[in-house]
Amino acid sequence: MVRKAKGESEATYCALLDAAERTFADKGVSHTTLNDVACAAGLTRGAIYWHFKDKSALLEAMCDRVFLPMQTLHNEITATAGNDPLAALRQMMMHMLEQVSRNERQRKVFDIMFHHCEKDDDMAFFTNEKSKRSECMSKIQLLVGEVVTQGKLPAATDTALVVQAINGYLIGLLYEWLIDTNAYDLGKHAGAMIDLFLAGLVIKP
Amino acid sequence: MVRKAKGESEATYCALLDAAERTFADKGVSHTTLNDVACAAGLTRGAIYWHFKDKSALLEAMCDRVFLPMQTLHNEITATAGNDPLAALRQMMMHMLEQVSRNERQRKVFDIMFHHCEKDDDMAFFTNEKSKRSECMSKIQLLVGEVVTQGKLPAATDTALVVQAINGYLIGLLYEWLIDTNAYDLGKHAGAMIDLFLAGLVIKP
DNA sequence: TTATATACATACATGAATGTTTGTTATGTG
DNA sequence: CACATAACAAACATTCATGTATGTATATAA
Repeated sequence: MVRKAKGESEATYCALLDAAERTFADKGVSHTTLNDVACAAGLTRGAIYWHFKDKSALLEAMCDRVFLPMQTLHNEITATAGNDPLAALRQMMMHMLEQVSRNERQRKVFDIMFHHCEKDDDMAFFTNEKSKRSECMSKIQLLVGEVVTQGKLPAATDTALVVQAINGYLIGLLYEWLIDTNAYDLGKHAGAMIDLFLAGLVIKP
Repeated sequence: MVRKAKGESEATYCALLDAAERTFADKGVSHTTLNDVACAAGLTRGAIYWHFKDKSALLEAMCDRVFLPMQTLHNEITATAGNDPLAALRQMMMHMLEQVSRNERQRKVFDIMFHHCEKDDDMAFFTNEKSKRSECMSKIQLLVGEVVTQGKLPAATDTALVVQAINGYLIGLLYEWLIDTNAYDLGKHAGAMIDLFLAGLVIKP
C-alpha cells in the first residue's frame, strides 16, 4: 500500500507536520524521536526521511507553515497603515495576541518555540528567523516614528527603545500565557492588555 | 589524587555548576553530555554522578543557586514596601532587569532557561518553580492593589491583569534582550524601559 | 597506626536514536 | 503492456550517552 495517488503525498506531508506539532509540543523537540512523529502520523520513519532531510528540517517546515503567512499579513498591515500609524500598531499587536490565543496551530507552534525547543547551532534556521524579525522590528520603528510625528508621543521619544518595549511586551505576554493558558482568557482580554500598555498604566498627574 | 581536603569537595561542586552554566549556555541542555560538563570542569563524569543524581538534578542545582537568592530578595522588597507600594514595584522591576543585565551568572542562567532548555516532564522541578512564581505574582498583585487604593491607578483596575502585564513585560524584555545582548544596553536603559511602561506610552489628552 | 568512608576516576554494559540501504508496490507513461 | 519511478516500509549498522560497577587514593577518626 505505497505509491499513493497524485495529491496523496502532499497529504502525508501535512500529516507529518501535524504529527510533529503534537509530538513536539507534548514531549519537546529534542526528546521526541522521529519514530515518535512517524507513529503519531500512522507512518514510519521512511516517510519522514523521504519528505525531510532530518529533524531540523521538519521543525523548520513546521514553523514556516505558520510564520510565513503571519509575516506577510504583518507586512500588509504596515503597508496599509495610512494616516493612522497608531491604529495600525494596535491592530498588529491585537493580531498577534488573538491569533495565538484562538488558533490552535499557532498556539502549539509558539508553545514549541517558547517552551519545548532549544535554539542551538543545529537549528540553523533560527538565524534566518532572527533577520526576519529584526526586519519586522525596523518596520515597526517606522510606525512609531510616525506616531511621534503626529505628536501622540513625545518628540524626544527613543523609538528604538519603544520598539523593544512593544516587542518584549507581546513576546512576554505570549510566553507567560502559554505556560498556563488557564491563568486568564487572553483572547478575551487581548484588547485590554494592549490598551493597558499603549494608554499607560499609571494615571498622569 | 582523590579525596581532597574538607572544603575541596565543595569547590568541585561549585566548579561543576560553573561548568554546567557555560556548557548548557553554549550547546543547550539536551545537547550537552555530562561528559562535556565534566571536561569543562577538568573532571570526569564520576565527579558529576557523585554530587548529582543526573543531568536534571544538576540543572536544578544550577538554577537554585541563582533563583533562590533572587526569590528571598524579592520577598524582602515586598515585605518592606511600606507606604509606597509603587516605588517597591519599580524597585523590583529594576532589580530584575539590572541583575540579569549586569551579573554574568544570572544572565547565563536566564539565557539557559529561556533559549537553551526544554520544559518537559523530566524537568520535574519546573512545576516547583511554577508554584513559586505564582506565589510571587500574588504578592505583586497585593502591591498593585495598594497602588489602586492610593488612587494612583483607576479604582476599576483589574489587578490580576495588571500583574500579568507587568510579569509579561519583564519576562519579554529579558527573553528578547538575551537573544542579542548587543541590540541595546539593557543595564543602562532599564529605568527608562520600566518608566516607559509604568508612566504610560502614549501622552494622555 | 590502621580502618573506613569519602571523593572521585576508570571501565563496562546497555539501550536507543540516527542515517542509510534495501525492499515493496502502485501509478502514471510510452 | 512493460517499466521506470514516486512514495513509502523494513532492516541494518553505527554511534553515542547513560547508568552502574569497580578501582583507588587519601583524609580523618579511632
